[in-house]
Formats: sequence, C-alpha cells, structure tokens
Amino acid sequence: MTVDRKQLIVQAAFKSFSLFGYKGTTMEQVAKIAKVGKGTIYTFFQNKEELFNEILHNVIMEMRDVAKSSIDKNRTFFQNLNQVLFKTLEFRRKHELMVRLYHEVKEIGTPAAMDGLKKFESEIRKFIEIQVEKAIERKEIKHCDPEITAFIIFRLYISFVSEWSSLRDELDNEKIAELFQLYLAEGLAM
Amino acid sequence: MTVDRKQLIVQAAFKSFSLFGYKGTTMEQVAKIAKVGKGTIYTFFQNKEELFNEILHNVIMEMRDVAKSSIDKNRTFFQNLNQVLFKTLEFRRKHELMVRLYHEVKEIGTPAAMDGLKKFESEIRKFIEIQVEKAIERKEIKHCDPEITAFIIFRLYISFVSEWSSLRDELDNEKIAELFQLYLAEGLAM
DNA sequence: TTAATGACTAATATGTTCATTCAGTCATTT
DNA sequence: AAATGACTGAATGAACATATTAGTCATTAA
Repeated sequence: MTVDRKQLIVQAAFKSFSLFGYKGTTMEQVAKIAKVGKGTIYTFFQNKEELFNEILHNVIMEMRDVAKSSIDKNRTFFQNLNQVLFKTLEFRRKHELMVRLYHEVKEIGTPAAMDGLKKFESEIRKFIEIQVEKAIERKEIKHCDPEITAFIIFRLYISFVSEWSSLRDELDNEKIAELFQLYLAEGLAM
Repeated sequence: MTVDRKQLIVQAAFKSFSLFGYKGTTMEQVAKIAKVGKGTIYTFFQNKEELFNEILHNVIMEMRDVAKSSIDKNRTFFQNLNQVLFKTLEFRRKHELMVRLYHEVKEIGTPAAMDGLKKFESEIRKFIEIQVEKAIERKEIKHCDPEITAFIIFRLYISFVSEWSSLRDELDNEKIAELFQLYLAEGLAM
C-alpha cells in the first residue's frame, strides 16, 4: 500500500503553521516536511489559504469537542458556561497554532490569520449560543436573544481575561465566575 | 497689550491636530498657523508630545463637562448611565480631533495618539466609576467594586456600539438601553 | 495512462541607498 | 529678555535592485 499523500501534507502543514505561522510557512516548506513534490499539494488544495483552512477546521472541530465534553448536564447553565469559557481559553493557550495565530495577527496583521481567528471565535460564540437556547428552553434563564447574549458573554469574558489584566491584577477563574454571577445572572438592581 | 503667544499656539495646535492628526502635524505648521517662530513653542512646551497633551487635556475637560451636565438627579442610575454613555459617544463622533485620533490609531498606530485615547477612555471610566459609587451609597444598586463595574459597563457599551455592528445590524440607542436593563440591571437568572 | 514532480514564471516581499522631512537647539535679532 | 528661524542629526520614505515564493505545467516515473 502506498502512503496517503494528503494525510502527509495535512500533518506537515499543521506542523509548519504551528511552528512558523501563516506568513512564515511556505508551500515548499510544507512539501519538504511532507516529503512530496510541491505540485502534489495543489492536487489536493487549490491554494495556500485552502490548505490553511483545512488545518484550522480540524483545530476548530477539536476545540468544539473539548467544549462539548466540558458540559455537565447536572450543573447549572452558569456553571457550565464558566467551564466552557475556561476550557476554550485553555485550548487557545495550549495549542501552539492558536498562540502563533494570535501573535501573528497582533504583530503583522496577516489577513488570512485574522480570518482564521474570526472563524475560531465565531465558533465559540455559536457554541455558547446553543447553550443559551437550551437554557431558555429549560427556563433556567430569562427569554432573550441567544445571539446577542452569546456575544455579550464572549465579549465580557475576553474583557476580563485580556483587557482587565492590562489595567489591574489579572482575575483568576473563580473571580471571573463570581463576576459573571453578579453582573449577568443576578443583575445590579436592588 | 501684546498678543498672548501661548494662547495662539494652543489654538493653532488644536486646529492642526484636529485637521491632520498627531503625526500629520508638524511643529513648523503649528508655528505658522499661530504666526510665531518655531522656537517660541519650545518656551511654553518641552516637546511635541507635551503640546499634544495640553490640547487633549482641554478636550477631556470639555467632555467631562458634557458628561456631568447630562446627569439628572431625578432619573435612575441606569437612565443616567445611558445618557452619559450616549453623550460621550456623541462627543467622540462630533469632535474632529477625536475622530482623527481614532482613525490614526487604527491606521498607523501612532504611540502618542494611542496614549491619548487611553487617557480619554480612562477618564470616561473614572466618571462612570464615580456614578457607580454614588448609586451604591444611595442603595440604588448592589454593593460591588466600582472600578470593575465601570470597566464592564464601558466595555459592554463599546462592544454594542462598535463590535456588534460588524457582525449584525447596528443597535440604536433605545435598544442598547434595553440590553443594559436586561443584562446588567435585572440579570438573566430566573 | 495516470499520478507525482520540481524547474519555471509572474507577482510579491525584502533589503538598500539616498534625498527629504522634521523635532528640537541655539546663535542672532528685535 | 523674549522671540526667532537657520541649523543639525535622526528618522522617514521614495526609488530601485534583489530575493522569495505562490502557483503552473511540461516532463518523469510508476
């Protein structure tokens, strides 16, 4: 049996994008790691961006699985929410590819990398949206627009995790859970 | 009586920064508009950045007055909050200097302009923080950390106004007030 | 006959040189 | 004593040369 060339290319591309980012990865590099001719890549993928999207899609699917498995039906919506947010953050921080992409977007602003991260974040929001819908059905939370709610939850989490820490001491996970409870669940009104 | 040279310089600098931004403004330009020699500027201001800070300080003070006068003691905390947020947004949009600075930060990332906007936003947060403190004293809202609360309110407003509109239809002022009411005031919990 | 390849090309990116611009100084003028 | 603008060194960017690289395709190997 002959080797699966597409598989080799995908693995090589994953390695290279993780190591050098989008811009730093050349098609020749990928071909070399995969030990195939450069032309062979183009029999499976139209161009560099399509190859990148395939890699990213795999990572996003992996992330979705992580988020899914962090849900515990016996816990409350807000408990699960904190778990999901924490797990996806951890995922972002642990996966070399994600770290590289965030860095690349910040430092160079590579359009393909920006698009990739947008997809990634949009997937997280979509996942939260589904949890919100379920929580509404279960009457665990009030009726609200799930999309806006997911958007708010995600923005608020990002604000806590990355923007607040550039103003004051970093907030730990427990503190963030408390804040979500106070502001989003219970509300400020007396 | 001889003309007030410092005043002339400040007016000229305000004009130039508003018209051409920080980077686009040259000290020679300012001198020319003010009809003084370039060296004269340096008898009042150490350098370009200090001149810029003086101009910005004036604008920030003006903004604080606008925010202050939008407060109505007969209204609730959340009503006033919406007024303040709306007025400061309007201020940002109306004042040529602010528009230019936001544009410059986005397009070129001039450090002095970035610092300036940080100061501006920090001032808004500080103002909200004071309103939060008063509302806590008045027992209008629950006890909470005023700084974090102001931070959340501001981030949430920015999210609604500028980030949501790149995903879906822009939210009008009334809708944003509703959202604040639902998410921050009443909370999502059943 | 089909799949794989890598030399090739056009487009883009990067490095280099050099002229211009500009913030800040200071000797001269008012 | 206050004001000025010619001057300086550093930074910027235009213009050109060189190098890289995404994507193609004629050739090769299976």
